[in-house]
Amino acid sequence: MTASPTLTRWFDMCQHRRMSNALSLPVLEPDVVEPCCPPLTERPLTAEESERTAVMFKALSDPVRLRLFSLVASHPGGEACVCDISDVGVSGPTVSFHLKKLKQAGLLASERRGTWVYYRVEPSVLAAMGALLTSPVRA
Amino acid sequence: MTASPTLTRWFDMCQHRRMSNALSLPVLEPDVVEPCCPPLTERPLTAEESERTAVMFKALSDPVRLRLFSLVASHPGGEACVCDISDVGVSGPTVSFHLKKLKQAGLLASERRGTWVYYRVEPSVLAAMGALLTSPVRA
DNA sequence: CATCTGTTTCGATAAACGTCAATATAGACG
DNA sequence: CGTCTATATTGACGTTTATCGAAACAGATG
Repeated sequence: MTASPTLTRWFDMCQHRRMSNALSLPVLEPDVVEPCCPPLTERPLTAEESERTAVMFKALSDPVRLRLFSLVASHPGGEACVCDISDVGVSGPTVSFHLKKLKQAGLLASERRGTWVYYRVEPSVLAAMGALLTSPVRA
Repeated sequence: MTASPTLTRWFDMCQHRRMSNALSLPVLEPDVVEPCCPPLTERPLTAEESERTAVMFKALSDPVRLRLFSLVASHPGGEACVCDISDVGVSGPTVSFHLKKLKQAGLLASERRGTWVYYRVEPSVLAAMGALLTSPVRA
């Protein structure tokens, strides 16, 4: 499978670089990425924004995926091979299925090195989600 | 079902609330989820933690719910009546269904005042979710 | 009381989801 | 080459979800 249409559109809208001038830029700025949407408390999301944002939250809406994600995110070196994290109580194919979902949502990236496949967190997307949930000063 | 000892400890560590005014409420809001948990990048979530956390993310994993939530969260005064936010492209019953889900996840609270029902954001839960997504290892 | 308006619940349905067993692919190693 | 190991895909199956129309409920007002 190639990159999902959803993912591609997300990057188009959220990070205007890449498509236009990614050819010459090696994408080195990880965390100054502009979040795709303002905090949820700032203004109502448009229908389109909510569609896009829901994909990211949905990726973390499953217990197994949440565990896999935290296993990768907290792994020394910032990445983990599938063999390191596949002991979460479901079958191998199911682990693969969930990792694929996380990848399609843009939360993880994968790379094969020899026998093993390594997954690592896409830091900018995580930061963008965190920014969505920043709370106002009241409380 | 009552809170397990583990749950109670989490509850204590993460935020002290709800103990004082819980007695007047019967079991009307039983499935309120205690928000909690360390950043996803800090250490792997346990099975139990991931089950609990997934409920919160699942609440925001639907476009309509995300929109409803941002409509409430960004509404002047910090609350909105259903009539103010029900123009999101789905039927009335569906709006009610989604608001109920958000309430069950602990993200919204509701109160009837006369003819209208008002929903407001549960700020501590929002902050807890934001804390979960703090950026991965800044080295 | 009767009625109107706003909101929720109920019943049904189609779509999406999570899971596994079986199968396929990719690379390592003889 | 053949085989072994590590991941991924496929197909099937049961469960959950989002949605609506109809009906019920709650409160205001006549």
